[in-house]
Amino acid sequence: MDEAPDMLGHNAQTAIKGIVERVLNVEAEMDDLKVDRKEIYAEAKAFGLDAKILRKVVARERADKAKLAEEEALLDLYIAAMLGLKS
Amino acid sequence: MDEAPDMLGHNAQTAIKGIVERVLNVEAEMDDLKVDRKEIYAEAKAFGLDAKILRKVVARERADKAKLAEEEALLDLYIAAMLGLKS
Amino acid sequence: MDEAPDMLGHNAQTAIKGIVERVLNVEAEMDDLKVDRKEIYAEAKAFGLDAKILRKVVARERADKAKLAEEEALLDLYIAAMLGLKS
Amino acid sequence: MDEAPDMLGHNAQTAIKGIVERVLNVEAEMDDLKVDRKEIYAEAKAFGLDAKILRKVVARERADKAKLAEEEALLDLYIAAMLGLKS
DNA sequence: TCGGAAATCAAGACCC
DNA sequence: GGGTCTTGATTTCCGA
Repeated sequence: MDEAPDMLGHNAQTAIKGIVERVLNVEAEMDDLKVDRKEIYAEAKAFGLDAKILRKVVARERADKAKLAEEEALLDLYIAAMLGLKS
Repeated sequence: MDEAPDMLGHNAQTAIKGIVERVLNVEAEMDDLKVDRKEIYAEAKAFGLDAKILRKVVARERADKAKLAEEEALLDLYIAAMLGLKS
Repeated sequence: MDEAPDMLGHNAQTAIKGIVERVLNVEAEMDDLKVDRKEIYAEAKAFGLDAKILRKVVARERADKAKLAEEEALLDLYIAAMLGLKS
Repeated sequence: MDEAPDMLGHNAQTAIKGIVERVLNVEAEMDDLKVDRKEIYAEAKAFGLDAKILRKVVARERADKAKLAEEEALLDLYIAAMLGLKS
C-alpha cells in the first residue's frame, strides 16, 4: 500500500506530496498553539481562576471583535455604495 | 461565583486580563493558520486535486505519527509494569 | 420553544413519552454493560494483571478493527475519485 | 510486535487473552446500543422533535431515578440502623 | 441555499 | 479531587 500508483503523473505526485507536507506543517503549528493555550489555562487554574469562566470570557471577547469587524465591513460597504451613487 | 464581580482584588483582575489577552493572541494565530490551511486546500483544488482525499491522506499521516508516539508510551508502560513486578 | 408545554398535541406528547422511555431503556442496558466491564477489570486485577495496560490493549484492538473499516472507506473513496476522473 | 513475549506464563497469557476478549465483546454490545440510541433520536427528529431537548429530558429522568435509588438506599440504611439498635 | 458530513471544541464521566 | 479520556455540541465545509 505504500508504493505510489504510477498512473498519476509526476506533476500530480509532486503536487500532492507538497500539499500534504505543507498542511502537516501548518497543523503542527496549530498543535503547538493548542499546547500553549492549554498551558495558559493551566496557569490560570493554578492561580485560582476558573478556566470554564475564562473560556466564556474569551469567547465573548472574540464574538465582540468579530462583530466589530463585521460592522467595519458593513461601513465600508455603505461608503462604497455612497461613493458609487456620486459617479 | 458567590461574590460580586467588583469584589475581585486588583491582582485577580490583572491576572484575568492578562490571561484573556494571551489566549486571544494565541487563538488569533490559530485563526491565521486555519486560513493558511484553507488556502492550501483551495490551491490544491485549483490544481485539480480532490481536497476530500487529501484530507484523508493528511489525517492518515498524522495518525501514523501519533501512533509512533503511542508506541513509545506503551513501551514505557510495559517497562514500568515489569519493574513493578520485581518489587 | 415558542409555545407553552401544554400546547403540545396528544400525539406529540405520546411520541415524546415513548422516545424518552426507549432511550432510558437503552441507557439502562448500557449501564449494565459498564458494570460488567468494570467487574471484568476487577477480576483481572485480582488475578494480578495490570488494568491500565489491559485497557491499552483493548483500545489497540478496537483501533485496529476501526482501521480496517477505514481502509475500506478510503478504498471506496479512491475508486470514486478514479471513476470521477473518467467523466 | 505481534509475537507473544514468552516470559509471561501460559496462565497469564490465557487469562489476558480471555479478559481482552470479554471486554471487547462487552464494548461491542455497547456500540450496538449507541447505534440504537442514535437511531431513536433520528426517528424523533424525523417526527419533528428537538433531539437536544429530548436529551435534556432523558438526563433529568435519569437524575431523578438515581435520586430515588439513593433515597431508597438511605432508607435501607436507616432501617438497618434501627434494627441494629434493637438487638 | 440547504442539508448532511466532518472537524473542532467544550463538557461530563471515569479512574486513580 | 485531579487528570485523563470519552462523549456530546457546535461550527464548518462540501455537494446537491
